[in-house]
Amino acid sequence: MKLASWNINSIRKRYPLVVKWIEKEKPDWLFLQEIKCQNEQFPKESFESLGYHCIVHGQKAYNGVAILSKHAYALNSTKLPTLTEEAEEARYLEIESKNLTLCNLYLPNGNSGGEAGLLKKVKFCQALYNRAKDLLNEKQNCIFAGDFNICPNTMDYATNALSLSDALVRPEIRDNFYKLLWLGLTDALRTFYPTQTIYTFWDYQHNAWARNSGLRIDHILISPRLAERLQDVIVDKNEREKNQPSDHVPVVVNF
DNA sequence: ATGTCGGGCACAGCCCGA
Repeated sequence: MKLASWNINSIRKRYPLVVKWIEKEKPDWLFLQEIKCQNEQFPKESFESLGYHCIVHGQKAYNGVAILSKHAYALNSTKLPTLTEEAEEARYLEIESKNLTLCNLYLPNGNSGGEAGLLKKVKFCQALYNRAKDLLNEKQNCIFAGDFNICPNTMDYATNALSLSDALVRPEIRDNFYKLLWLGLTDALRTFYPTQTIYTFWDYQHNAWARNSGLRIDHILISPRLAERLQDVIVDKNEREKNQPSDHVPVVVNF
């Protein structure tokens, strides 16, 4: 099985790149974040003609998540069960497919809106923790993947790419990532590359790609029995070289 | 180095968010 996650920064702008990527990689599931459109604006036909179901949770202008699935599925939820506030922001999508619970997420960045903006991120993290805890207690095979907007470790961001007060690296934000690991989830990429410098995002500004001034903020966390069956994890940096690319690249897991 | 993008609004550049 192959599952991938990609913050696409507008699906309307980027769907030709996604179609090409799918034709090459043929994932069983592709999680998309920042589709930046309403459900009816999502280019479903492009993917349905390749044999994929499109499960879309969008909104106008910002955020928005979708899952492309090669397999039959059941929709579980378009929001985290314990997240009451911010339910109007399209940042979460959960399905069942092939006896897996697949959770696609796009965390708030946390750098805009002052204290309230940071609190929104913390609340999302807490609701994510609650959901992971429930699924793991049920012994359910599950995958939490998406744009976490968290650099877990110092090795996960380039020198000077972020200030120490940035919401992507603040200790109280990072803690939330570790809490998910302590629950029993595995950071798939780090099982194969424990100390390597690997980024999934390079800002459009300041020549970040050319200088390799990147961040690792897109993650795939998997439950224990799936971790035993991991085959490899790939970050497809080639996509950042394309014309008019997203600022994120796909992260791919095989198991 | 606010020197990049994408979308909204509304039809030209600003504004917001990342």
